[in-house]
Amino acid sequence: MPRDCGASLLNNQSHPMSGSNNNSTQLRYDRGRRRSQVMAALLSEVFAGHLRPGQHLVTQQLAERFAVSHTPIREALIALAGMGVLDWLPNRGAVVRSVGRREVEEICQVRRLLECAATRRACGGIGLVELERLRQTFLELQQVDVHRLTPRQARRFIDRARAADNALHDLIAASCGNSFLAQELERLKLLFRVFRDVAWQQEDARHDYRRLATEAGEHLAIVEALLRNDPRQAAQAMSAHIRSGARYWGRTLPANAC
Amino acid sequence: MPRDCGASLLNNQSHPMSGSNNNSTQLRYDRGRRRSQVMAALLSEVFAGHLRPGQHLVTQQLAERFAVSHTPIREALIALAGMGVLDWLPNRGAVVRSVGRREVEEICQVRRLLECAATRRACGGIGLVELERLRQTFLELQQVDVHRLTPRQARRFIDRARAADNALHDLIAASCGNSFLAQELERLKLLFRVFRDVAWQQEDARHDYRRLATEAGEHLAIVEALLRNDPRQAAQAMSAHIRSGARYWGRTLPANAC
DNA sequence: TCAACCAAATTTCTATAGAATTTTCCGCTA
DNA sequence: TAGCGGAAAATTCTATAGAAATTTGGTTGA
Repeated sequence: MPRDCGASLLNNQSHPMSGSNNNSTQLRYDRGRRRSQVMAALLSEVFAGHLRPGQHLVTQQLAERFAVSHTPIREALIALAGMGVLDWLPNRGAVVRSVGRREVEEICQVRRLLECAATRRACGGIGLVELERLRQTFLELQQVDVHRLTPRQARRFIDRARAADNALHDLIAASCGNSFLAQELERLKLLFRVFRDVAWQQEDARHDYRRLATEAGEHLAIVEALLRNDPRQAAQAMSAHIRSGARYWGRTLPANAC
Repeated sequence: MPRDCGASLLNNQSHPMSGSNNNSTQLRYDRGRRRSQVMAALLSEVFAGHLRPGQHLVTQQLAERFAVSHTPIREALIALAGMGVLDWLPNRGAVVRSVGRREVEEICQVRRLLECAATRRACGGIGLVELERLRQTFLELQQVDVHRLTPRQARRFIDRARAADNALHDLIAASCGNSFLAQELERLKLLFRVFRDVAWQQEDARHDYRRLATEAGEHLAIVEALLRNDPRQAAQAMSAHIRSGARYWGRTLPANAC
């Protein structure tokens, strides 16, 4: 049984994230969803820089840290390797790949290709009611005065922005008429949501919410082009949005790790 | 021990591929590479239509068929789900997704986007010596009289065509200056190689090698545009090549399964 | 007849042990 | 000192058992 809470403290010294609280209480793993929970946890650690590029991930150590057996850990590593976050070497385990400015730039280029194509194809095929509702939301978000926010308001602001961001990109993916493309975008989006959440967490720590307002404006431009049924402009706006995100994330990440 | 050769015969009735020969002799799984071998085998069965869309894959049955434990089978299924070939339902296992004309068309659209971008970026960055060598190869392949081939010559023809195809696409991916894009292409290529190998196997059975010659011509156009340092033409030729492949594979596959 | 429900069978999921492989480290030799 | 085995340690990989979840099939009651 790896659930020995006493010994796990000993291991915490090599784990920069978890402070004094015990892992097994911190995360409650549902049976059948351990893999994806471990994946999400590892993913954000990689992007937050707590797991360094080139670092060798040992299943037994991770198993103790997460208080599960090494079987679901292994499965999570395999899935992450499939997503390109890790390299997998047969008989030699998983190695963290570099995620610095260069990598963000590269991922954004690919995402821009796919997301612009999806936007172009989705144009005209999305319900006007939903688009109008999103337009209202982005208008409101854009007009929030980010310099006068109580912590409670800031929290709510971040949550609404995150939800609206997800909704728009999901809507486009679902309406692009190509389910394989939608699925590829879904995978990339998982990467980007981790980027975004790590970045916004930092913003929240610095009480700097300008990026959120900027993003609302960019989203608004996309929605309005979609409402005008203008594929060219919509794709253009999406392209600008992703470029903007690339620049921003490029700044928040370490210059070039490894 | 699932290696009971006697009982596995009983199970063969539900396995359309393996004839009278025993699985455990048919495939020798290297330790540490069982997962990828099982993946490749399952992948080609899906594309060949032996595993039907919607079909529920039971790990224990596959374990017996492949004469390995269910652990690497499970890992293979997880990896295939990550590639989008299967759906994975927590606590409920893997379900084969539909791979009919529609899906091939969709995958080809995505591949065309990525591969054309890679071609444009790779243009000018590939060694002229290697390109010239490939040009020679494709010229020779194009000029083969596909109607007068002994079985031995046909086998060699297919092998050379496959090698040259791999070489060109790998070269472009490696030279596009975006390692994430290269990695995405690598993943798609795994899908396409299975398409291709399944299709060529059928061609081989029908002694019809026209597609191979056509493809050599398409590849030649790409290489020549790359040699002329003409990104626009190169991407155009790549686009035509993938469209052509899409049409061809669309014909060889069942109309729309499921 | 049909829905609800329970028990049995099936299947997934996880932990664990041990085999195979890789890595590390130490003594030895040139 | 540098290079070369070779044993020991660490790690991955696979098989297997049993727990948890789902599916199935039949039975009861309205």
